[in-house]
Amino acid sequence: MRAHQQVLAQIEAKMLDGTWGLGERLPGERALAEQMGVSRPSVREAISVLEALGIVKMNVGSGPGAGTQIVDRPAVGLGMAVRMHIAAGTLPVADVVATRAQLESGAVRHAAALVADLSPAEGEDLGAVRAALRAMEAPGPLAVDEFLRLDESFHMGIVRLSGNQLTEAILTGLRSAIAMYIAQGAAQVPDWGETCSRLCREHRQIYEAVLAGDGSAAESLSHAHIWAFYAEAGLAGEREHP
Amino acid sequence: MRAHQQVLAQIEAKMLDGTWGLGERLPGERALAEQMGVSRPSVREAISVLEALGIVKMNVGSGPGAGTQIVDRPAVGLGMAVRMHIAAGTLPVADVVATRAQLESGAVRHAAALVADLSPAEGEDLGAVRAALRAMEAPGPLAVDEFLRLDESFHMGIVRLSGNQLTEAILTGLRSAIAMYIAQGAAQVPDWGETCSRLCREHRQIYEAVLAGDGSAAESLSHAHIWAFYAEAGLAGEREHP
DNA sequence: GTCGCGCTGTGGACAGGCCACTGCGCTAGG
DNA sequence: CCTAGCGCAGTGGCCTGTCCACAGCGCGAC
Repeated sequence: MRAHQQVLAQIEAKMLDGTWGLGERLPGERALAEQMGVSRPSVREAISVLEALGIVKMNVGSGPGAGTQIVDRPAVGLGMAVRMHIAAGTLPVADVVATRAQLESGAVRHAAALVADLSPAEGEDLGAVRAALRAMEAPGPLAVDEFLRLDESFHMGIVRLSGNQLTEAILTGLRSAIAMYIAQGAAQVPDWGETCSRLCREHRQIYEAVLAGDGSAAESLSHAHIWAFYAEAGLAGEREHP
Repeated sequence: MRAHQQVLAQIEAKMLDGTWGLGERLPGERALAEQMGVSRPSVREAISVLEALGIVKMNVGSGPGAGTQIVDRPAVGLGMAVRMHIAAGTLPVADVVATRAQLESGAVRHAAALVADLSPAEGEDLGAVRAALRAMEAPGPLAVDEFLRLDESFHMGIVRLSGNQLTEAILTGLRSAIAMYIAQGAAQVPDWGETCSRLCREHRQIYEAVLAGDGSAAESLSHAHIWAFYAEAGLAGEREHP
């Protein structure tokens, strides 16, 4: 096995057995290299991989917060991987769209089922959803990029309510991976003002369904909402469309 | 921006604009370093990240097949990311289970909708599914690891029929990430022989539903099948369970 | 008591070298 | 003329050594 892969395997093992936990600092690169019997560049390769995957964060300097810390940004790695594969040309954007629709509509259904008893943290998520919804419903037309920002708050807020961290991370990653395509697609919609207000109405309906605990309504509304937008933005494949 | 991230960005750009496509070879590390104005270790950091993400494959030697080639193994990166986050302790296995169930049941529904007209390549996938099914139904008890191997062929074969490469990659990645937990869970099932034959019957039902083009039946059967197994193996969270 | 400077530990990066591996082409032998 | 063997060149794999930028902390001067 190659040197940096050995380092990766050892770091994984140390995380698995609890030696290094979330938020803690890894030993310095020099120390790590000596411990694992490899050179510093090899350690750096391994840590670069971990950083790209969203496992660690590297900071220069000294004192608390410096060095390499174990963080938790699962969406970083997933988003990066998806974006790169789109760039490589083998992953159609339409597939990303279909996967998002499937995953998110399920998360919305689940969120509706859980909305009856929320923890305080989840209450905050719900508040963020409501805030995004109100900001979108404010009178006057919204710029595309402003709308997309609020749209993300709304959608991801509901997903967060479902409590599935992996689904949340994947959806965040997918969204970031195709953010460019979404922005392009939204920019070429014939009548943005009309589309925007329709999307807002649909958001309201989804929100109400979730709040009412009506999972299957929330699911189908969400499904239709996502597909309709992508179809209008020219990002949905023909074959995938249900 | 850091040196190796610049390299990543430039490589992504070159893939996006079609300069470097799938299957092609990147310039050598030394040449790449000179082109991009960075040192070779920085180039190696970037390429290591790409390799971990399943974008490229590095090979030593000379001639065709040597050097760094752009490949397409999306599942590699996704699986690695998920496995690492589980190791870091912030991603519950139950979340992986729930995400798998949601994604796969949707894929199965979609596969059923498409089964009427298959391309030759998809016909092969269907053949693989059938072969796995028959092997599982062979008389005599199957060892756990042998069953799991066939189980993977069966499930992933159907997913492949749905034609969504991202869903396929994510599911492959998830499966590899929790393979260890699945094996442990299966090993502690009270009566493996009984469980095994039940799983086989469920497989047969799913297969028949897909072949009949009955998407919603296939979906719900698949959903129940996945959850039942994980519950039995002690991997399903309480809260997620529908 | 407070301000400022330097020390120390951290990652960031580079240069240069050496090794292992692999395929191709040349050359010597049949 | 054909073939088997060897050497060469190009590739990644890895290491050593070095220097730089950055940030906090503590010591010392004021």
